[in-house]
Amino acid sequence: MDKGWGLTLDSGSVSNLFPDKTSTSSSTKQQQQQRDMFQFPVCSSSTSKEDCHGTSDENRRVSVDEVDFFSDDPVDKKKNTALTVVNVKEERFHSESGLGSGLDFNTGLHLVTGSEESWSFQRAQLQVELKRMNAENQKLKDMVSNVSNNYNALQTHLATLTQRPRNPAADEEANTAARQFLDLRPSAMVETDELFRSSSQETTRSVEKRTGGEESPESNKARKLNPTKPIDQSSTETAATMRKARVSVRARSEAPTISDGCQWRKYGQKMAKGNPCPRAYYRCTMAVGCPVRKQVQRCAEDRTILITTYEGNHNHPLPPAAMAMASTTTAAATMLLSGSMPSADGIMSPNLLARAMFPCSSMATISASAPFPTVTLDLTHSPNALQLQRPTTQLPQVFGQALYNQSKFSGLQLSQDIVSSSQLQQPQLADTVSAATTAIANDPSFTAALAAAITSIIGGARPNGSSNASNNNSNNVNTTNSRQ
DNA sequence: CGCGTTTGACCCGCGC
DNA sequence: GCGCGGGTCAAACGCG
Repeated sequence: MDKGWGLTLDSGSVSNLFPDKTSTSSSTKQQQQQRDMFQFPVCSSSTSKEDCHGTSDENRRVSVDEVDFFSDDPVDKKKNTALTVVNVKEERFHSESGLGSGLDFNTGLHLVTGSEESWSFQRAQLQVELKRMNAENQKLKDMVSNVSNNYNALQTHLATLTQRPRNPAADEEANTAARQFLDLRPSAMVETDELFRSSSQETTRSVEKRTGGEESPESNKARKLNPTKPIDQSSTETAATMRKARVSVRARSEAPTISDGCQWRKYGQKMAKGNPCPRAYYRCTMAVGCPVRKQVQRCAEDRTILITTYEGNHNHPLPPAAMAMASTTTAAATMLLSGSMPSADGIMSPNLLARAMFPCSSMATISASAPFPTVTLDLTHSPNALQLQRPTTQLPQVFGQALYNQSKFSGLQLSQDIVSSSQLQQPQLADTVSAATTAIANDPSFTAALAAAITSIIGGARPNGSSNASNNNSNNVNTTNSRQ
């Protein structure tokens, strides 16, 4: 009889590993003892045959100290039994029976075969599983490393921005291309809620009119007639360098507008040059004085595509539904601004940041050619996902949640958390999954879209693309020019 | 009657 | 300076 190495699982662990087989309330004491003494060979490739077969009368008892599973599914647990056991404690013990033992992975029951064939089978099985697990671990390490690098780059960049005093003179030396993205007041770096406010007198009037108390039409008219008079600090900035940041979302929709959770009021409509479809102008009405506006227009080339361009920052909290969309635009705008910031390392490429924040990178692009720096999120190529016959089209909320679940407000507003204190947090996988779960639960028709979205965020490093066959094609690079 | 939409007029920036 | 195009205003209108 062989006196080989054995693996003994604690009863508790066994119960966890095979709840469907071993964890019964009516288990007898004998069964308990059996579970306590699960044994099977655990010879590794580094273990000599002599050790395996035991030249001494010693067996090695290996108890499971900690078991960590990726899944709560008992089936998955069973699959990963030998793979996810970590911190295995080993101890020598003397075999009393001298019988070899085996663990049947199919049944989870203790095998007392003592046969060489049984042990060899178990060895081979374990080795295969071990190799698979190592490969999987390597993938996960790569993913974590990738995400960590992106996060560190962003954090470093933000730290540089917040520590570096804003100097108008220095700004003058900045790259002119980067200037197109600048929408900051030289001395007001921390006033992040102002980041996206337009310096144009027109917008300033609108903001002031709505937020700074009542203003008579007469005074407004007088102001219009006297455009050279500075309205406020922002209007003193040179118009050439102060641009309004925008986030454009392209999505397929039969509806006249997408449902982004906010309340809007239409205040104008115009025919834009080069597009037979009119452009509609909306203003946020969720709070008095909210300066956020959006433009909605169908794509001239493909009228099933609805282009929604957001501009401004909300001055009020938003419901979760609005938060999601707003978070997306905020993340995109963050990308825009971060990319524009001169740093110790020079100008950081906006599209590099786009790739950092959108791991799959193909869904977000930044245009520097437009008068307004514009981030475009193209969601039009997700297969069948967004071509919905619905009264309104909702966007995959996981984009925003995953990218910017820290935002307290939304729209294009950047919370001070994100800019001034370098607290841009790494997207939490749990949040992403949670958001996806919620969205799927609310609307099963979005399963495909959300799957693609989630995969694009958390599965960018997946080499075989097994679960996201369409993902890489679901979002296209688009360079937009907000002026048509 | 209140609210939202429509629509023509107006303002402004930009290019020529 | 002029014209063009984008953007906004506000009176008129429609709807519940």
